Amino acid sequence: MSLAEENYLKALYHLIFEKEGQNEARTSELANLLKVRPASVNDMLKKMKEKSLISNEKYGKIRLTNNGKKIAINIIRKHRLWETFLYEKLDFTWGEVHDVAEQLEHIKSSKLVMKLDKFLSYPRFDPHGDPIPNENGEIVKTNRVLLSSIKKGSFCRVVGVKDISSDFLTYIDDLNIRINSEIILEDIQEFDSTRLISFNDKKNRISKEVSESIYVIEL
Amino acid sequence: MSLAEENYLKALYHLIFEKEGQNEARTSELANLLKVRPASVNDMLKKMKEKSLISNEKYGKIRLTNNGKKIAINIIRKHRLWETFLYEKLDFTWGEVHDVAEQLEHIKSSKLVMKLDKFLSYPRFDPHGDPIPNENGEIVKTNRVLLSSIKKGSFCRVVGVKDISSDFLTYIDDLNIRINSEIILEDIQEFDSTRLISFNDKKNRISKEVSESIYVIEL
DNA sequence: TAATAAAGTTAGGCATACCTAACTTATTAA
DNA sequence: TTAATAAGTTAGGTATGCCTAACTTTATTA
Repeated sequence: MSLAEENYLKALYHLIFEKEGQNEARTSELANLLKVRPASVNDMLKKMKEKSLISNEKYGKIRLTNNGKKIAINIIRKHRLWETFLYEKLDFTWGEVHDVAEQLEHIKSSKLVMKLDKFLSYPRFDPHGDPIPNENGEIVKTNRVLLSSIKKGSFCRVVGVKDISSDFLTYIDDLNIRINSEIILEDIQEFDSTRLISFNDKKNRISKEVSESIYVIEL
Repeated sequence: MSLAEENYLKALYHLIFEKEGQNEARTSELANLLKVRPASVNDMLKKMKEKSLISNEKYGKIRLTNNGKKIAINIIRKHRLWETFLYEKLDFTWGEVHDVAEQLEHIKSSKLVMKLDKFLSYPRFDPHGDPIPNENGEIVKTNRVLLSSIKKGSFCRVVGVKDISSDFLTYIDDLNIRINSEIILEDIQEFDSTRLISFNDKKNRISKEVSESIYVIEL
């Protein structure tokens, strides 16, 4: 399995299984996500189809086979374990872990994954609150929702973020919003959907966009 | 810097600076070490020369430039830090660490190297007793010698191994020989140079070959 | 429904890093 | 000192994974 193929599998997994209202992917979406041209995607899809990693028909939508899905989940498992390692053990910030984990996820050694998992005490979520698949590829389902969907007056706990870009994470870090922050949604502005939130006895105003990138569970 | 180039640089460093009685490398040696054909080595050397990583003349010997050497040492630093991590933190055996470190050494993140070094408390030797270059590429010089060069009756401490193959390491592991084992060289057989050694009140016989793969310092 | 726009495909090319086969230079041995 | 062997080089080829440009199919909308 080449590095490129692994990246295609991972991208396909994200598009197919982690985007609501969608359970297949398209050539152009993949091209976008992987920052390559649609023609390149086509080349690769042909190879992956021959290896039975995906299924698709000409001009049609792309699906992962069971085998392709299994491999994708394993890469995501490695990615999230490494992120946890970088964050928990090496004191990386949550904005820094992703790019390095993008490299580390491709290291081939099942013993390494096993040992790393143990070393980290079998973590179930990565630093962004995303679930870490277990050895069998099983992923815990959470009832997390976006902060933007929460009603005025609700009390909730931050359990993850949707946007893992360094920019976004630094921004909400500055607002002191972390995993496990407990927030009261005080008010929602009528005209621009700005949220007034309070936690630790401090009040803050966050935009609609920010509230759409933070996962919470209601308490 | 591509993965292949990094491997060439590392191989060149080992040939040029870690083989006694030699301070340059040859095409065929490189081909041997990297398990590729001499023609392939030639292709790559051409590219590396253009990048001023090496210097060589047609049909001549190969040297590393200062820049090439610096990069090679950095890769070796990463390799040995990762080996130490795998051994100390993840409970890999010393025979298992090398192959995984061969992959990990190519991860590109200076912050990662820095943090890893700190996490491991700035180790100076890897699990095989090889020195870990510091951030500036400086390598501690030790006065270690091969066990085969030690005189009968001497008392010495194992500080490293020359052969890091899993086979060899498993073999001497079974003999309970470890880094820091303290050994008395009781006797050397005349006709086959077999060594009779004792440590922890146990006596063992080891071949000339084994004694040529173990580094010690005399006490 | 026909025209236009968007999405997807194909053909042909490029760089990397390998290869084999043929050839050249250097080394060794007769 | 020449002949044989070993080492190194060159030319031409391959697979991977990208690319552009031209073309085809599908989707949109006038």
